[in-house]
Amino acid sequence: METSRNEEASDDRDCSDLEHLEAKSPMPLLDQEICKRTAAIFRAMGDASRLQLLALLAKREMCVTELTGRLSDNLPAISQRLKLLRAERLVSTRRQGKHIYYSLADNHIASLIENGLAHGSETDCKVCPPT
Amino acid sequence: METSRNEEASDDRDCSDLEHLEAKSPMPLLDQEICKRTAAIFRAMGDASRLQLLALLAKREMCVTELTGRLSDNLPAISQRLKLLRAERLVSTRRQGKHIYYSLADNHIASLIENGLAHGSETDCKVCPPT
DNA sequence: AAGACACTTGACAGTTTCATCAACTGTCGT
DNA sequence: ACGACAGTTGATGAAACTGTCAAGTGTCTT
Repeated sequence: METSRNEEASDDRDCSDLEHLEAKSPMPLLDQEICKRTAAIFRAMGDASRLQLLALLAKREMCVTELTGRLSDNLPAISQRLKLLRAERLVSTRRQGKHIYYSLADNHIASLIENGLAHGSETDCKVCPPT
Repeated sequence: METSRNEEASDDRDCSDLEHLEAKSPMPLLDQEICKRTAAIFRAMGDASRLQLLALLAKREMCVTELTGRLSDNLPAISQRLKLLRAERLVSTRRQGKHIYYSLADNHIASLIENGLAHGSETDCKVCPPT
C-alpha cells in the first residue's frame, strides 16, 4: 500500500491529472542504501579543508607531518579530518617506521575529486549563467 | 613569508630531514576559492534526500508536486531541499502555469552525480577491502 | 629502559544543518 | 474578485558536525 503509492499517488492530485501524464512511468527510486553511501562520500568531500587534503593525496601518498607542513593547520586538526576520511573509506593508511602514510583508497575516488574540482574551477560555471 | 612557508616548512622538522626529500617540490596548494566552491557542490550533494532528488532530476525535468509524489515526504520539505540546491546552482527552475519545473543546472552536474552513484553502488567497494 | 618524535583519541564547546509548521506569494478557473 | 491549487519563505528547536586541547599509543634511537 505504501510502496505502490508511487505510481498512483498523482491520481488524486489536481496537478498531474492533465498536465504530465508520462509521470506515471515506473521509474523506481534509487536504492536507499546506495544513496546513503554515496551521500556519505559526497559529504566527506564537502568541506574545503578535507578537499584540500584529498587533492594533495590525489597527487601522491603523504605522511601526516608532511600534510601538516603543506596546509597551515596544526597536526591534531589534520589528524581528525583524516580520521573522518578514513572512516568513510576515502583514504587508506600504511605505517612505515614512525610515519603513517595516507593515500586515496582507490582511483575511483581520485576521479571523483578531479571531476568535482574541474567543475568547481569554472569560475561561474560557463554553462549556468549567474541567475 | 607566510606563503613561501610551504616549500620550507619541513626543514626544521625532524620528520622530513632524511625521509622524504622530494616533499620539497613546489606543488602549490589548490586555489582556496576553487576548493570552497567545489566543496560547496559536494556538500549540497552530500545528503541522501537531496541526492534522491538530484537523481530523479537527472532523468528528466519535474515539478515539485511530482517530486513530492515520488519521494515520500511533504512538499515544504522537498521545497526546502530544492531551495538549497538552487542556492548552490545545482538545479535551475522554469515556471509553467501553476507549476515550477526543476532540472539539473548542467550536464557536468549530471555526470558528477552519475559518477558518484556508480562509486557508491559498489557494495563494499571492490577496490578497498573492509579494513 | 628512557626520551623524543609521530600520531591518535576522547571530550567539551561553538557552530551549522535540517525538518517542521505556519504564514505568505503567485497562478488559474469561474 | 474569490477560492483553490502550487509552491516559497521565515522562524524555531533538535541533532549533527568541527575545532581544540590534554592525554594516550606506537616506534625509533641511544
